[in-house]
Amino acid sequence: MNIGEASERSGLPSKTIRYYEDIGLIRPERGGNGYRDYAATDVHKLRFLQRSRGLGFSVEECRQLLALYEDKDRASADVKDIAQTKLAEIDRKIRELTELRRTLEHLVHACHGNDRPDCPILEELSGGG
Amino acid sequence: MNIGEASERSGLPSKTIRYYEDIGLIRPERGGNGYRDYAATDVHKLRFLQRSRGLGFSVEECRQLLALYEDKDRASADVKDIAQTKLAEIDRKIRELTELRRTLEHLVHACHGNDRPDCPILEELSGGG
DNA sequence: CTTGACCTTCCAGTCGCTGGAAGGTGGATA
DNA sequence: TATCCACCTTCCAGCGACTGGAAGGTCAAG
Repeated sequence: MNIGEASERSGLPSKTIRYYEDIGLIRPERGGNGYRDYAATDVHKLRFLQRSRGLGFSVEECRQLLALYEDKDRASADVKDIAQTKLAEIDRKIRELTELRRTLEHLVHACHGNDRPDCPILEELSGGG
Repeated sequence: MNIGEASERSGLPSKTIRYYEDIGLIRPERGGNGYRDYAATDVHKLRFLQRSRGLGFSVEECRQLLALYEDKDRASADVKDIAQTKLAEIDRKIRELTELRRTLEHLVHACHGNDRPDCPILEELSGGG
């Protein structure tokens, strides 16, 4: 399929898909007309990239995650190593986000939301507490 | 005080502080030698920026918050709006991360790196969820 | 008076896109 | 067959939010 359909199916803009090809993440076939020709597996990878990027993994990390199922010659131990490292990272991200959430929620609840100028959000942010 | 001390006290790198000046966030005095001269209130604002950036506010949002902070006449509902939008974003990220964690853990347990031509895990990673 | 830590500006590079120009291709329609 | 228009191609520039480094000015201490 052409890049437009791959874009629709993966949820990634065509621009981004071409960029991912530039940096060597996905290499689709080319038709006789020079158009990129995406297979179903390519779309799977694009969808995966879309999701993991949206979750804050860097492109380099996504490259590793992709390698989990792309590189079939890898030893089981290596695969598990990478995956488990990523798992630990995910756990850390969740912890940090949860803490951030708690702080922010506290601030939102403490803020009057009316016209009073002594907004606790600003006070907390400025370090005064 | 010089930029180095302002950096230490605010927790922001000097480079970042100069950048914030470039984009018009903080405008310190200048000494006769051309050095930036930060007052206590400047450091206060820098700390404010450091904390709100750390909480995930974009620089533009920080600019708004700073404006609200400087102009006490504005309604704190504006601040609450920004914070609540951010809160929803954080919630979404946490949900998606949790989901990815589950998926990846499944991959770790199921994948032994031997040969996975078109295994269902790939389907789940790219299409699932 | 030299050393070295600080400060200045400016220019380039990073990451991960995103927009736009300039031009080729493909299928439907007049 | 010509035209249209949406789609595709490449390339180049710019964004946000820094970060690094060069080239040079300033200042206190030895």
